[in-house]
Amino acid sequence: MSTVRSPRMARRPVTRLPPERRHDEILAAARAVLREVGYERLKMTDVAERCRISEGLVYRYFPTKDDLLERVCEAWFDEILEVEPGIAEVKGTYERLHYVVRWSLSVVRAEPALTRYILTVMRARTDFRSRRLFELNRRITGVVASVLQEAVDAGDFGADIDVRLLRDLVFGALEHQTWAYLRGEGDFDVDETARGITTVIYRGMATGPARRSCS
Amino acid sequence: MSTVRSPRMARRPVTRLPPERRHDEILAAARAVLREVGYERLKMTDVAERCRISEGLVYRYFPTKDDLLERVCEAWFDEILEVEPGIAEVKGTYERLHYVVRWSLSVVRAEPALTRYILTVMRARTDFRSRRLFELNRRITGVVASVLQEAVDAGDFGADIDVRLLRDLVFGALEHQTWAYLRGEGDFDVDETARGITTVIYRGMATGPARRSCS
Amino acid sequence: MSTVRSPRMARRPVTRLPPERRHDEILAAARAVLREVGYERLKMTDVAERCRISEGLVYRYFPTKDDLLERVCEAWFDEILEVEPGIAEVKGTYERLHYVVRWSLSVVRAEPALTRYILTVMRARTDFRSRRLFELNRRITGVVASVLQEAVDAGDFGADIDVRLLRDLVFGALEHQTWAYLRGEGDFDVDETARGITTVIYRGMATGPARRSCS
Amino acid sequence: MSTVRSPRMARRPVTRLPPERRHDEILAAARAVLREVGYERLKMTDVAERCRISEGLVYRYFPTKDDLLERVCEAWFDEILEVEPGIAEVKGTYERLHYVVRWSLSVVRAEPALTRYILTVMRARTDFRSRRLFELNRRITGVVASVLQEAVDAGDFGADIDVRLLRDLVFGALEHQTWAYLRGEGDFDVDETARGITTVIYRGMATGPARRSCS
DNA sequence: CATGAATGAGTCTTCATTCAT
DNA sequence: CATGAATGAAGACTCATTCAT
Repeated sequence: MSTVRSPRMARRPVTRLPPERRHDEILAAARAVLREVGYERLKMTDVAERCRISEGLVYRYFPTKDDLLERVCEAWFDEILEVEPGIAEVKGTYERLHYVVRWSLSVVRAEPALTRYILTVMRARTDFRSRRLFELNRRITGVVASVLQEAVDAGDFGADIDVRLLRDLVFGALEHQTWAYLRGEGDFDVDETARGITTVIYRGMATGPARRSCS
Repeated sequence: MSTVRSPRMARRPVTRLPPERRHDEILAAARAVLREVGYERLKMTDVAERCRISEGLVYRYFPTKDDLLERVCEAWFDEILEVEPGIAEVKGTYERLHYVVRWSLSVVRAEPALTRYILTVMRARTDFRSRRLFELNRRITGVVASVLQEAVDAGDFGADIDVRLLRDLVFGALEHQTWAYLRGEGDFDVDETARGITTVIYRGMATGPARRSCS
Repeated sequence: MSTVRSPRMARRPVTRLPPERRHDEILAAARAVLREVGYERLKMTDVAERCRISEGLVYRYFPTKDDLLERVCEAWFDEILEVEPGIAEVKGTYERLHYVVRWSLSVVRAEPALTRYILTVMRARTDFRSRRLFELNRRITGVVASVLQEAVDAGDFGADIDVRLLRDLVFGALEHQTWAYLRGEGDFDVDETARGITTVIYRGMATGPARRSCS
Repeated sequence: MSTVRSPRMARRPVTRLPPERRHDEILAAARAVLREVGYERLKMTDVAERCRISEGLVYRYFPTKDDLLERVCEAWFDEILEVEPGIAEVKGTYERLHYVVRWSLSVVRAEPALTRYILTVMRARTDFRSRRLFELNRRITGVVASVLQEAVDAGDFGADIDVRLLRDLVFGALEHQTWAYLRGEGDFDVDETARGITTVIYRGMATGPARRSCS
């Protein structure tokens, strides 16, 4: 009951940082660890060690391990959306589609561990749909969806096409094409894969005889 | 399930079983537990309890927990392939495609926990490709792939189509369409979903003006 | 309360206060927190937050958590003794006894958390008797004891009565009657309880046939 | 995710015990540790060490620390009730009352740490009333209560006496008289204390001029 | 004087795996 | 063969207290 604690002995030299900064550092460290060992073996200790910080401090910023990892993903998604690419300047349905598919693939390519974490752990959570991460994810897939919608609106794709389904098709293919990579079984070529997916979708959906013939 | 039965319980009567039989019983028990609690909470104790067997005996048959779970998946895949459906009797590219998509969906629908386990844990393993499970998985997706190949061969689909990519498209869409279900967020309609996926693929790929117009 | 405020919050403006004032403010805050969450969950952070002060400053005034809590109790006791009631004006053994029992009960009623803290934590300390708190407690129970002593002196209670024992009887009964309340299991009526205890004691102790018959 | 664990190295010689036996041993060890260090500093490790057992095994028998300690108390209460004393053979209200008070005091005297634990921690629990321990406690205080009730029924105590209140008086006094001891501040004499309490109660309650005059 | 970031020693708890009987 | 008691290595999380700024 008496909760008095004995004082500390020697201690490593303490480095003080403004909270904002520390917060981001922990986030970065967690991301790095996640990248290196994968989420299955990520330990809070490792994250702390990474920033040369005590475990307790990590908990000061992030209440639980799950929360930390979720924040890592959110930060990554925020980053992705921030660097929102120059889609505005790309013209033509095929090119626009190709652009966003390529963009999505390069995101995966850049962070396989995070992708894998989201694909396996986060997405499997029962409350996934109610989290900010889900919303962010929507925003990302939404970029692709809106390109598809434009294609329908412009009459390039059949008017009766279910855009949601088409979007799932794109991302499903994207996932399948990258799983080997996510598993660490070798690389994939962003350009080539993007070209492949785009072509199939485009050829499949495009109306009229004017279908662009692709490589 | 996880009710750690206090060790004060009466000793269960020893039942001797032929090895083959016991092996299968354990497999069945593990599968049942996996189905009920999900792999995150599956404990070896629970599996043992399920067949009214000691933990030690489980280890006599399966060296580790991971191994056991892998065998469970293999057994499931074997079963799926055994019950190989009457695809032979279905005629017409569209119908054949619809048939195998529907079949795949019903497999997922019947065993969400196993599907989820494979999609998240097994598939993420770095040595996935070298395992029998990978091979079995290929055989399953191969059923779909061969239907697609036939369509190309028959000239129903464009000759320049990448069948592997198309297969990934199908399974990717399938996964995306079922994740909510796998997460436990509600059901999906096998027929409707199969129809949707098939239609998009078929419409997208079919050559000539003779494209079947679908509901 | 325990909402560990994330360290990202804006820095609070520094307010300088005369030491005496700050000391009392911290005491008041600790008392408030104790009242709200109970001692098991009282955290130094919460106390600091309460007076919009840093943890470090709390430690400038009180060396340890235990010390702080002890001071809180002392301050409370001081307060109780200060507000020493108009016992002087009450006449008659029964009435005087009733008066002090009622007074004691209302003290408990007003501060269940503090009472509970003293009854459980403080009183259990091995060095309790050597603390000022013990002395203060004596002074409080002493008020009752002196009323009892007067009764003996006045011949209203038997001359051979052990006043200390009687005092323990009174406070023991008081404690037992209030535990449910202290545990948070519902209220008790100060008047009724006081009447009950007083009556039993009085009837039990009063000499002669002239015993007051009570409600 | 992969949950395979590496095998153990050297290990201390394992001692196997029938569960019933082990269960009791842990209970006894916990009780001993409680006695020695007090509940505030009782650690599961210590309990395990005491029986030369791993911590994990303790958890096999008792799901949590709180549960273990509660079982310790229950076992103690069971024991107390089992050794139910020869009250049946004692005659006369005063003697019977003295007998049970003495019995209660010797229980406290024998296990100060447990008494203290119950008085402080257990009793303060909000769900105390719904636990078996509460029921057992009732049974114990009930022994005293029934002696008091008999006294009322026999006309030895006034018919208008509130037996529940009287019981609280007895136990309250008992608690107050023993707190110093529980705190470890010195011993108390069971006989003398029992005599004192009994006398006050008896003298206070007994009807008629025939009141037994006591030492 | 004030701040609050930083520390780190605990504690509890879980469970795959082993091995004495 | 069978049992299930026993192990022990992790790992998550808490919070009183310190001290650089």
